[in-house]
Amino acid sequence: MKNENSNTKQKIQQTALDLFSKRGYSAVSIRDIGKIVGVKESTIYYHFKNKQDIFQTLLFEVQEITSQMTLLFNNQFEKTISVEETAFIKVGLGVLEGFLLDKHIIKFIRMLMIEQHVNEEAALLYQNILFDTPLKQNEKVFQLMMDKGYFKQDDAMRLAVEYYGFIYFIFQRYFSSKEVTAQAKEIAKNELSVLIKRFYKMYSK
Amino acid sequence: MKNENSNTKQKIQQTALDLFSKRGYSAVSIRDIGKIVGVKESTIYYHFKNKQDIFQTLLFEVQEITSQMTLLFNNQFEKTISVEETAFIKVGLGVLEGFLLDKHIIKFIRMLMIEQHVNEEAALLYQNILFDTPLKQNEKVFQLMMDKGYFKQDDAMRLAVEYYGFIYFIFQRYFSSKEVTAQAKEIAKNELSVLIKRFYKMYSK
DNA sequence: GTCTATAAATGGATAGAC
DNA sequence: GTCTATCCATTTATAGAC
Repeated sequence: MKNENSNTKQKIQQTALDLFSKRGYSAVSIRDIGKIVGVKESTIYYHFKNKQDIFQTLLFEVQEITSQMTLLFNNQFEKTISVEETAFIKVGLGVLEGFLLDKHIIKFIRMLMIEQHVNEEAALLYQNILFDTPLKQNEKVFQLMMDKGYFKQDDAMRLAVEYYGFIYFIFQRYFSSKEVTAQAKEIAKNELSVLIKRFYKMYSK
Repeated sequence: MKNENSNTKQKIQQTALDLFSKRGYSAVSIRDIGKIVGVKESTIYYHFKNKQDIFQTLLFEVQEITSQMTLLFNNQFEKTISVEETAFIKVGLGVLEGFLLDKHIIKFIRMLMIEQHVNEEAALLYQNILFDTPLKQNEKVFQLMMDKGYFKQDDAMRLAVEYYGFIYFIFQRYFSSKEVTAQAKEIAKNELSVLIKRFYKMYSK
């Protein structure tokens, strides 16, 4: 294929993400990636400067995803906030299912989970995508809920930690290394529902 | 050194744990370990069958630690349970500081955190040491607290998930890759105190 | 844009001397 | 129990043909 707009580069990136998230950066060789994509190593070096360059490109993609999420959230959150318990639970389950367990995003998360111990930049991104950003977003939500009188006055950030803490814990417990099956999802969602329900009963007016 | 009871084997094990927990198994070479211990590769092969054998020995050590913790817990927990809020908080902080953040144990945890994605046995041990065992132990505690009338009647396992979920979340947030400094410990302990206090107020009689 | 060929380094592992 | 020497496989990376 002598196509300048070939999607080989994209395929390499995708495959690298897939393998890095399963085995970790250092256990994946350029040949491994090439074999799956169906090209020789030298082709990979045509598209990327070196192995680290592939990784850096993926880290850049994480940053973009995080920014997009924040933007989307900021533009939409006032509209979607609801007072009702069922809707409130749905939002929490949505974070788990629509974000953390998204087929693409979970690969980034797992890659960062492994590489945070080796790579400073990965550590910062992990902190950002899994703690700082969601906590800040939840803080905003709870502050708004209080301002609108739906929730009792309290420390919004504390509520955020408590609420998002549940989601993170369930996510780690059921999916830190296990496959995301429909069955596991059901168990996790049920468990999370119980926790969110209690939370809602406690803090809503 | 022609000492049959030399501690070289122990040093190799310790160094391997240290490096595996920082870089992950596949990024550590036998030569890396040898350099730090101060012996040649061949010496390492005298003490261990191969690289995987070192890892397996460490996994075995994790199992032993977990069993010991459970035994210790079962023998002692009735005596140490207290009704008072301050004592209750102290126990929770103790789990964080005395177990999860223990200099030796945190290395095992980090190693498992990385290798769970690659190694099935590591995944099981991670689940066991970080979820199943502590949740079961906490369930026992809360059941006892209820039976003694200190806590309101409720689902003990649900309380365990809620309570231990906080501890796990704080642990991951502040120490998943960061160094365990006195400062970070203070922040984490303060944050956890707030969460446990609320928990206590909610469920104690 | 992709291939073949190959350089150069590194890693796991073993044989045999001391 | 530890060392030197060595083997062989794998890996990153590059040069140059097509």
